[in-house]
Amino acid sequence: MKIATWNINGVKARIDNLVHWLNDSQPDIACLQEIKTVDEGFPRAEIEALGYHVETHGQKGFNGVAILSKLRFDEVNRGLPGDDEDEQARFIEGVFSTPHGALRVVSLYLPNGNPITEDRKYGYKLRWMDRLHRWAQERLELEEALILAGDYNVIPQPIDARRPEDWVNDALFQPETRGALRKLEYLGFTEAIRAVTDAGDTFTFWDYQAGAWQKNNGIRIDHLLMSPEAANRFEAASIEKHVRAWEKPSDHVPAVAILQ
DNA sequence: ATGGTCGGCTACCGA
Repeated sequence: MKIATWNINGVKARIDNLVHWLNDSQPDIACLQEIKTVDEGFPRAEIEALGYHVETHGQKGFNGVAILSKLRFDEVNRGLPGDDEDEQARFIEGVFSTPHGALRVVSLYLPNGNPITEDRKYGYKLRWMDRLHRWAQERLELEEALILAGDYNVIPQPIDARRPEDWVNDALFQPETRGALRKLEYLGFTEAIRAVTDAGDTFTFWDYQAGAWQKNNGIRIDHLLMSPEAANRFEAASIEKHVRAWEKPSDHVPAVAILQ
């Protein structure tokens, strides 16, 4: 069972890349972020033609998440609970039946949070992380295989940046931000990429600007958090870095976990 | 070196 997460930075601009990648990589479940379209604008037919079920939680112009799955959805939930005023489309959950039992998968797009001086940005990010913590605590009580996959907009440690000194004033690398991710993980999650290497140079994002890709000036901000029951089924993880070198790439690349 | 590049959408915002 191959589960991938990929911030595609606009599904309409990335449809050729997305189709190519699905054919090439053959994920069973793909979590997408920043689809940047309303649900009606998602190129559903092209994806369904490849044998995927499609569930989206879209928004006009920015944000928006989706789950593509070769397995039928038993259940779908849209939006992170905990704030009825929050209109931003950043969270979708799908539940699947597998030979090894239920599998619950979330595609999340955690707020960027910059600049850190603005409460509507950085405060929103920290409050969103607190809501995610509360939601995850509740879900873990089910004792199911659960994967929280997505663009967390969090650099967990200095080795997760080529140039950590560039990020000291950035919302992605604040002590409070990193502490909130650590607190979430300490509920009992195992991050798939970190589980296979702690050697660094496992970046998932390279900025379009200033030749970041050419200089390998990247960061690791796309993560797959596995519940104990999912971690028990964990076999392998990888980053599909070659996708960043394609024509008209997203600034993120897919990160993948293989479960039994 | 205080720049630079994208996507979505039409005057800028978000990243």
